[in-house]
Amino acid sequence: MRTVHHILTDHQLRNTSVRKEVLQLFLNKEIALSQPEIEHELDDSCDRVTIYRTLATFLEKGVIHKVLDDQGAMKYALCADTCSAEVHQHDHLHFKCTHCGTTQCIEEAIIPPIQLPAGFQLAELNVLAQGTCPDCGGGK
Amino acid sequence: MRTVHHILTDHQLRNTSVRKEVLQLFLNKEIALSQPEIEHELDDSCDRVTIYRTLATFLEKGVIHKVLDDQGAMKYALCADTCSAEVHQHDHLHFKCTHCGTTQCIEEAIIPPIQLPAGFQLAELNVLAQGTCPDCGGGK
DNA sequence: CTTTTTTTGCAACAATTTTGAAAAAGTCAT
DNA sequence: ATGACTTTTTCAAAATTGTTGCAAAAAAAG
Repeated sequence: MRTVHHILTDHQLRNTSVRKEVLQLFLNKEIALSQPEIEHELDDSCDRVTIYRTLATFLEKGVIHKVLDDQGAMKYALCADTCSAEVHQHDHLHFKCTHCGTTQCIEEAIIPPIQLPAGFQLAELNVLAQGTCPDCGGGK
Repeated sequence: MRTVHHILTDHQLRNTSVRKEVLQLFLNKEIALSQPEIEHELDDSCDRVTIYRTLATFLEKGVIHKVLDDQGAMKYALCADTCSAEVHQHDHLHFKCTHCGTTQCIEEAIIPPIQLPAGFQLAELNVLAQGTCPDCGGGK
């Protein structure tokens, strides 16, 4: 099982209270979060600047990855266990529900290889799918 | 041929100097631009606020579309001739070169249909491919 | 050329993100 | 555990980014 402590030490990060809180939030929520959302969830218990720097550190060390958003607000989500500062494996897509606004990683959806014109070297692919999620679409 | 004047009147927009300048920029550059980039390119000849409003108007009328970026700064690119305020056709992908930083629309690349888990209703799909473009990758 | 409507620019504001430096907390070797 | 050392957090301040209201300017229509 992936404990907060475990993940931090695995990525050569100190076990500080803020990092543990932020990381636990990602583990609990299982959705992509933006800085303002994290700040709100943590009940303003720590400084805004600290969250910015924590996210930057997590990004750098491969604990989280960026999730695109159509509103400009950058979001972040937990990486798989296999990710590190050097290696990233992110071929899954992100689904944003236009109704409830949450974004989640969909590992199940396979993204077929895309053929690019000659000369383009593909390094990373980000897919943002938008529509209604099961929670919001089922009731209608 | 698509002239600036033409495009504006086609979308029921007045032919003002700022709109013509901004639109001309998109036609010349053929890459996705952000508000700060536009402001800089226009040599601060017009107000920041005007650019924001111009982009908002263009978006609304279907002249340009949003292009996702991994840096949080929203970018915009010209729509196809067929787009209008009502109808949008955007199944192409965007390629951002990690070397030169430019983002361009790749109309040629076909995005295969993606199978989502049950319950997810897909409405829109945004694909951001990153890597090196022909201009930057060829020399290495 | 005059009237009407829309757009632009300015000023002020609000929100978001970044930077520098001192205080606080974590780590490690005694 | 204690102290020395390193990293992280916090606070204050600034730089960026995006919004709003209103008067002046510009475009379209007659």
